[in-house]
Amino acid sequence: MKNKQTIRDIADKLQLSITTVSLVLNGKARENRISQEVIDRVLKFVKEVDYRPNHFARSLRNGKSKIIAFMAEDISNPFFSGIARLIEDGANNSGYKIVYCSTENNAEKTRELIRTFRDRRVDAYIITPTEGIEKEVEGLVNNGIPVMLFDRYFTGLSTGYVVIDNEDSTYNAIQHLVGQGYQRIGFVTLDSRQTQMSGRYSGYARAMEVHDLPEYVLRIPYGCSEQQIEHAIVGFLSENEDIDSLFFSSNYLGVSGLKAIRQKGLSIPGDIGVVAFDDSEVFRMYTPAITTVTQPMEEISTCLVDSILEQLVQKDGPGEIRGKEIELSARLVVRGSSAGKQK
Amino acid sequence: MKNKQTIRDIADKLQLSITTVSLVLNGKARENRISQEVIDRVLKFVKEVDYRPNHFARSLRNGKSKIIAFMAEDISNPFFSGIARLIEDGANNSGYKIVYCSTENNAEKTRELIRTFRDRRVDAYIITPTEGIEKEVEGLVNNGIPVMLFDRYFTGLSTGYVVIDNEDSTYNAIQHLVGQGYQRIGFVTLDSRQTQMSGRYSGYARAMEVHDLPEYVLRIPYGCSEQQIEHAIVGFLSENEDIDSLFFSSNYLGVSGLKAIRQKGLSIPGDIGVVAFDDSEVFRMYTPAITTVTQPMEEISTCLVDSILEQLVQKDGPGEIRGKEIELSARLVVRGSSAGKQK
DNA sequence: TAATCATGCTAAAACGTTTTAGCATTTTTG
DNA sequence: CAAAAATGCTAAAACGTTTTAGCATGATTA
Repeated sequence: MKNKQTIRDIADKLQLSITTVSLVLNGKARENRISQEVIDRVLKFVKEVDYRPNHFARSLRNGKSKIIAFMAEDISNPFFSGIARLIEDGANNSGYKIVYCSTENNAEKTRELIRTFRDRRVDAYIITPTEGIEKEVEGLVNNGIPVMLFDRYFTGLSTGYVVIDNEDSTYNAIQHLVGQGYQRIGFVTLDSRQTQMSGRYSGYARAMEVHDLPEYVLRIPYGCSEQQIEHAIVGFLSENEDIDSLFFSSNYLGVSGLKAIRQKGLSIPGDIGVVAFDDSEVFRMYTPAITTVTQPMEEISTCLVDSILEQLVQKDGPGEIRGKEIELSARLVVRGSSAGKQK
Repeated sequence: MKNKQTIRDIADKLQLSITTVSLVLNGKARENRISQEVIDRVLKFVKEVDYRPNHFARSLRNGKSKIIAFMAEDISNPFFSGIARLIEDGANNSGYKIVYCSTENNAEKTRELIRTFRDRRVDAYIITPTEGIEKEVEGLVNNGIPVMLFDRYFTGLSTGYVVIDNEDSTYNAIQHLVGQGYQRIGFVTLDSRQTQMSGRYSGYARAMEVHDLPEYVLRIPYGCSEQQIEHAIVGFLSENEDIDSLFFSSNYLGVSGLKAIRQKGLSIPGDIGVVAFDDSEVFRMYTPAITTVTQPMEEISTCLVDSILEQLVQKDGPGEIRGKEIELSARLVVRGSSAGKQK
């Protein structure tokens, strides 16, 4: 019942050396002048008895785990679980499995996770990096381990990454609000110096400058609960009663923002216009539907997997590996929530 | 730079045998009469040079991968990604990593996935089983590999599982609708003989019988797109104009159902009452908020991880391992969508 | 005082692969 | 026809652990 077949058993049964069997199984038979007759015999028998090589032995020998680590900020966030779903098949098809983890944007936790992954000789990493783990990521790159960052990246490091043109897409979104007649536009973001957040802020600030409008910015610290976020936004709205629209720089800020708006008794889009970064079912189904800056999830995923797999094969060859640096465009999906102010 | 330390290096530097070092590192020093002095010396040195054992060698020797497979129907479904998030830390804290995959409820794909996981000697499995993989799951159990099923299970197999009392919780939900004055209650479900779906149907059927009300059932085949589901529900409503409320037996059926209701121009809860199985942000934020049968995600996750870890330690000891068979209660969260019919 | 036991450690096998170097043959070459 | 080259395969080392069996040495027992 138990599949206790080893390559030695195969070799014995076929009256061959394990070297020969191994060479055949790894497709290195031809280049090692194994006769076609033997090749066929091995392949046939192996299929017959359904021999499956031991991954541990293989890994021990060649140092490869055939595992890719997917380190998201929070795997239960629809943006990240969506990406997780999309990178899965590509990896599997190339013989890789994916281990996931949630960093919670906590540098200490992330460091520890990278450490345990390195212990297990994980072959490659797809990471939404946290502030403060530059050293660790650099360590990976310096050791020739393929890395792709996404959602944000480290400007100082030459890793591959896939990000969105945060500044332009936010700028466009704000332009849209202005075009709809909104003049007092609040910007709700996380208190973070990470590239994606600073990019989004830049887009907002640029738009405000172009139109000579005042900035209203709320920066929410990391690690706040939903309630705390909602409370902060309610406070923000109370202190700035002239605000006529809000831009939320992430999906969960947007959700809490909608609750806050509801709590204040404001109506969308008449009293207050709304645009959120990242799309989600909630925004599509909300009444009114929420205008969003929608990231191209499929494209992001494809780029991530493709570049990782590419690096993985490069690694076997000579020369440096090099992750692609990709910036994709987000799409403004206009819905009812930014339809214009009450007259 | 590279951590090329092996246990042999440690042994050499300390003038000890690798046996001794290994015993100390595995906490088996005392029982093997290694002196305290040597223990301390090893521990101190190992910490100093930050020696990290090679997982492959260890796994090859003891046959353990320290990996748990999480096989969900679809990792991007908020219910499953929520569970994924919640089981993560428990596993990590015990030294396990989690590989995930999405079965898409496709038996062939699931079989292939289990196969590749077995090749990698994954230590344990948490699975939402697909119809048709009984044999494979049985194979795992028979080989003494810890398995926990969830969301549904195989009645014929003695695996551990964590499920919801689908029948009672659905019965209660329907009772609630009746109590609110709804009389023509439609039941939208998947065309599946899996336990969770048949349980939910039983609850509905029982309630209908108790109240002597007619059944209106729509069974949607697996693998339909969102559009197809929406279309099917629109058709269902058109053919049964007297329906005054709908129960959706999963979250994504519910979402498509809401779209269908909107398309038909019906208003909730006046024209039509709504209850959905599984909670999600969409249902909480919808206008009106949707009444849901809410599963205790934390409890499900804790039960899954705890029972898996328990089996994992039992495996080292003598005797049979045995996964817990757990049925948890779901909570009816009443919201506006079932507030009652128009007079 | 010889036999037994406890103490503290280690040699070596085993886990199952991949890969390097090389050994007989046979074939080609000059 | 001898030397060189090609052919077809294999022995053995290596990867880095864990664990079994056992070896000295000194202490205890009878």
